[in-house]
Amino acid sequence: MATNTMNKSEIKVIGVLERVGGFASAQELYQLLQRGGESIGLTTVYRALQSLVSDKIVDQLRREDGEAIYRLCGDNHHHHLVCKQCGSTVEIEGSAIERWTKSIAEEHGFREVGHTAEIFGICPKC
Amino acid sequence: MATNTMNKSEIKVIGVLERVGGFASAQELYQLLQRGGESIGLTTVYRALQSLVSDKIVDQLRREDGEAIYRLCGDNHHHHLVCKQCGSTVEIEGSAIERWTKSIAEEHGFREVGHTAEIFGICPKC
DNA sequence: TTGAAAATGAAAATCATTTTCATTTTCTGC
DNA sequence: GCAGAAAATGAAAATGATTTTCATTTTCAA
Repeated sequence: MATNTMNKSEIKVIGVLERVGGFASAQELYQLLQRGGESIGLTTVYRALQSLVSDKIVDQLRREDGEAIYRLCGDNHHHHLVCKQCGSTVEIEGSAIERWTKSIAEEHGFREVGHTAEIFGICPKC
Repeated sequence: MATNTMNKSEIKVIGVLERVGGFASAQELYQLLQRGGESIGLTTVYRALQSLVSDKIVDQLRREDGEAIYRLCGDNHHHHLVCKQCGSTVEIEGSAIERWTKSIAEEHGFREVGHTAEIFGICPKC
């Protein structure tokens, strides 16, 4: 196996995804790379992401507005409780959801399963 | 309640969604309406869909390529198990999530709580 | 009937993403 | 090293869904 050579751009993109530690869009990753002083073009970011996705190193899904977001596969992620009013967020543990996801997916024969979940409401201060 | 007046365009869009009986994109719905001899503009189709979505009469989600797809809502709040490859979706029951959401929110003193959750993976066929 | 508000849709604008294409970098065999 | 092929790069143009603009038409209540 290991047919895949990893080029410089792909390594840069993986690096920034590690720093982010969760989902980010191509545009966001591009900006972060720029700010970090990396010399890399937007086109190349897109190409690196495509290639990483098809090598199953990166997970791709869609935000509600249709923008694609990416994260390293196998990142164990957390969830957020977000205030609709002031935007403050609380990180929450999600093992319950984790189990729920797994059992539902199994039940329907799905593989390579991931999920998104977010709770929103109005926080005590607001 | 029932603040919502339904205008002609929205009725046309609901009509075509009924005929389709599943998911369709705005562009597809527009084409179907045209072919059905309806006089309606693309802009108006988009506007009608927006309004139906925010009235919770229509469900909106995203195809793998980011295009928005719509269908008439079932009346019960559900979640989706979506295939990353072919886009096929399974409606799933979410009472477990419902309870999880409620308890987390309570724990942190949040009010007016809602949530989003979606499971994605690769379906048995793909 | 009339004037205000809502609805309409063609055309322009937006914005993420992809494609094109000319240039630069990397790799391979000599 | 060295030439030449192959891969990578990125700026600019193209694409395509969706939204906005804005002038016109329709609806509706007084």
